[in-house]
Amino acid sequence: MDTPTPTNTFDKLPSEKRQRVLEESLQEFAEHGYHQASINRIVGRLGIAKGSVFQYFGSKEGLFKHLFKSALDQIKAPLRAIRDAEEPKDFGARLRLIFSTSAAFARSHALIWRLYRRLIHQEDFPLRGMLLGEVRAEALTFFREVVEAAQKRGEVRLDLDPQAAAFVIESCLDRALAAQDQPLLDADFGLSSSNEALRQARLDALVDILRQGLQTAPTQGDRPHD
Amino acid sequence: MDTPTPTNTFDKLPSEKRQRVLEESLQEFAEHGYHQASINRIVGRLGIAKGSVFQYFGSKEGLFKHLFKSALDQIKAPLRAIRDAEEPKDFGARLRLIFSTSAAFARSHALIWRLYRRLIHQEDFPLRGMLLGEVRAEALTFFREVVEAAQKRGEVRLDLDPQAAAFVIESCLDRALAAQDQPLLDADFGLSSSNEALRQARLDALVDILRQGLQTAPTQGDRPHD
Amino acid sequence: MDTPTPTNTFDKLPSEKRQRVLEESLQEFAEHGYHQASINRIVGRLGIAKGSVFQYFGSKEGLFKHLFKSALDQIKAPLRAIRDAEEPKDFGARLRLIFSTSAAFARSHALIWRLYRRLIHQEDFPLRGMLLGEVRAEALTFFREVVEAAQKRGEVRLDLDPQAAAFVIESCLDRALAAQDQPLLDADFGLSSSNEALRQARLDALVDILRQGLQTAPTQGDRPHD
Amino acid sequence: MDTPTPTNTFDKLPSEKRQRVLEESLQEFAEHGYHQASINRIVGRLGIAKGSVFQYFGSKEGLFKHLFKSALDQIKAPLRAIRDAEEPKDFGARLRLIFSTSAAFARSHALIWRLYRRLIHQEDFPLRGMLLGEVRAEALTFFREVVEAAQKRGEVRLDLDPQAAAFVIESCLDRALAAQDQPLLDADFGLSSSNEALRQARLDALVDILRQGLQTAPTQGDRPHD
DNA sequence: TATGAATGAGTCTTCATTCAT
DNA sequence: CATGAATGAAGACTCATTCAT
Repeated sequence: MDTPTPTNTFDKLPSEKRQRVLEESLQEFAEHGYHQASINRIVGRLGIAKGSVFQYFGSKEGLFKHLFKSALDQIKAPLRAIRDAEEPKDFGARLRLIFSTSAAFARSHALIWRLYRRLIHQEDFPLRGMLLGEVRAEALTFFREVVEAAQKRGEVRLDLDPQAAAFVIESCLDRALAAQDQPLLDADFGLSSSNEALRQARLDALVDILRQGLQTAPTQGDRPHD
Repeated sequence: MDTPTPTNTFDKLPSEKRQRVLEESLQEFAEHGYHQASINRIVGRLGIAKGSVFQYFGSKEGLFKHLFKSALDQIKAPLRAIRDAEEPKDFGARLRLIFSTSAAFARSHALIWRLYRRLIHQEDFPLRGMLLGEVRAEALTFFREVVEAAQKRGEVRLDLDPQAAAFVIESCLDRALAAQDQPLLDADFGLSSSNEALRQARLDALVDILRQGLQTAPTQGDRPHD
Repeated sequence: MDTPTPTNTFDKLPSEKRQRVLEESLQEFAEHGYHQASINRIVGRLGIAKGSVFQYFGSKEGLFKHLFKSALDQIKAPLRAIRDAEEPKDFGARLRLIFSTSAAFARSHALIWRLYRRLIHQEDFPLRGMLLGEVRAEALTFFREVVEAAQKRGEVRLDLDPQAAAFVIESCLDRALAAQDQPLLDADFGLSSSNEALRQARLDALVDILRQGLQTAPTQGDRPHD
Repeated sequence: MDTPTPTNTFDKLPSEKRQRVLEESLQEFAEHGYHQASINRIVGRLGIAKGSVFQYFGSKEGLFKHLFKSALDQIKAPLRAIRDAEEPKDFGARLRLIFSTSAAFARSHALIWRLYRRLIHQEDFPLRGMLLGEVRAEALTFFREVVEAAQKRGEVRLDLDPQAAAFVIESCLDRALAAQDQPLLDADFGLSSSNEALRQARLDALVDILRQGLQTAPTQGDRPHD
């Protein structure tokens, strides 16, 4: 019931079939969420026997777990590439790059992102703690490190709590990615527009606010008047 | 299909019972989402017959709709009170007040907030468009107005797009409220701590970032060229 | 459970209300048949309390029984009028008159006729035996008498079994009335047409066949060659 | 919605089981009509799980459709045999043969016939239009052709509308078959008697009337004037 | 007497899971 | 190892009937 079997049947499948199984499952889980996803529909689209899914993964939960981990694997490399990319000179440019690259990536992997958002915001996924724990720790750590690095270079205020900064950045990015996938959340802001230039401008506007803040001048005298 | 009767059955119930029904339903929908919510469980907890729910609301969807609208009604008054409150002198104080009041309110109405978050982030709620449309328009308008007012008073940069500002503020607040309800999302930041002072400090840190931004000094000539 | 009560509540109602109750019930039973008829819908349309129906009639079955008997009462007078009408000189004219009058009557009382057809052809009506027994006996007797009278006058073959004749006449009339109410049964014959002259012509064609038969000449020599 | 699979589950069952399923279902639908038929009862009698029926047919409607079509298939061959049989010399003999063969057939397939009558006379069957359309068109065409053939041979009056003739013949046959299955409709005429000779005599009496008509001699100048 | 809230058995339907082939 | 038929618990929903008010 836990691990499908020592000798994992699924892994021995021709990789083409393996891929199709995961793709259709991703489609189903992303579209319907965990409980509402139907193995009937998945095997229907795949044209394979229902029993096979259980042979491969033991249970619906097993399928989901495998699927999610495999999706993470697909994502990790590109995301790490973003992280480890040649750092642009300044923090602002870096942030802009992160936002636009993430947005492009989320567009090209819409289903994975949708599934990820479901996992974040829906409490009744199995293994949610385990799966989410890993991912979020990594994401928040990443943003924190970006901020800390910028602090070391003197580009970001030293009195800033890097954790708080990471929290704000991630909130904003996450919502932006959601909005670009869901017009209802976009609410005419423009992130779900099909006009790429407009989307880019909106992302820049968000980054700009994160960088410069909302206020004209600090209230407490902790930044010099110019 | 068969409207229960012109004069709604549920409205005529003793208010004590009415309240219990709504409470248990809210509990169920907040905990499980729409599809996974079980009317069997609801009536089980209530100790009433399953048929009654259908006499009251006609369908699961009817129950959900009624429930959500009634939740909105409960929320609206306090939120409007926040909005229309004696405005603090400056924008920063106002933002801090909004965050802390919202957080307090979301704590005392955790289930409503949980349900609202599901509605926002889960795509398969019935009536989602309708319900969400109403609410989000109001929320975003509110934040935009707050920003615009501050711009008029010269407290917020005039070159700022109020819509973008509202987007950032709402993303951040929404995620903060989620985090305080769900340790997994908090990831040790402190918003889900039971220590009220700590929570307040964290909220202030977020607001501070929104106000002042991340960077030490605005760099002005760094817009991307490619 | 059997008889609603000695002092029948329903009979004491203002006749206007009584009528409405029966009309709406007729509508419902005619449209949906016995089991599929819904007391919910009936009281919904009537705007009265569901309990009232049970106070008046004790049960769904009681309502149906009362309804059907009352429908019969409404029908009987006009049908008897047809029966006892000034007899036209010859049998053919009489038959034509019966067909056309019945058709006109069935058109103006479509619901009753529909209900009657359901009772005839559907086996799962309560009290079917009792209700149907009465009616059909009367109808067949009527046709038999018409035939016998014509035989006495020498207009109809004496070697004819009046019962068989009545059977044929009734089959044909019944189907014609059904066809005029249901295009699917009419199958382009013309009885469900909105053109009255056409309908009349079709009825006449049927009567003509009943009178004269299908064959050009008797095969067995039992009718004179002319 | 989810077609059980391209290759229909039910068709692959051992034919013995397939047969039992169809028999019990036919029994249920014939006895109770579509809406009142209970899948619970069917599976109860079959001793199989409720889910199986839905695996086989997808829905109650699917079961009914399959059942009806399979019943038609059973019927068609023998009925076509009747139609295409070596034609007896004269029209009267042919009609008698059709009536007696149909009656025999309806006796040995009482349930199918009962179901067919329900479909004809009950308006709330799913797919009624489709199913009925097919069957009735064929039946009426058949009778019309029989009449027309007889007209060509000079055995039937040429002034006769073949459609009207087909209508009368079918009305009469349909009612006769109903009567032999339901004593209530027979009303002591004898078609439901267990005495085969009597039944045959009654059928012959009906055919005789169709052939020769009711009247002693055709009256030719009595068309209605008003 | 009229009301209509409460009931609960019954409806069709879905689905993850098992297991003999 | 793949298959897909069988399962049965659970789902939403309907409805005639009862009974306290």
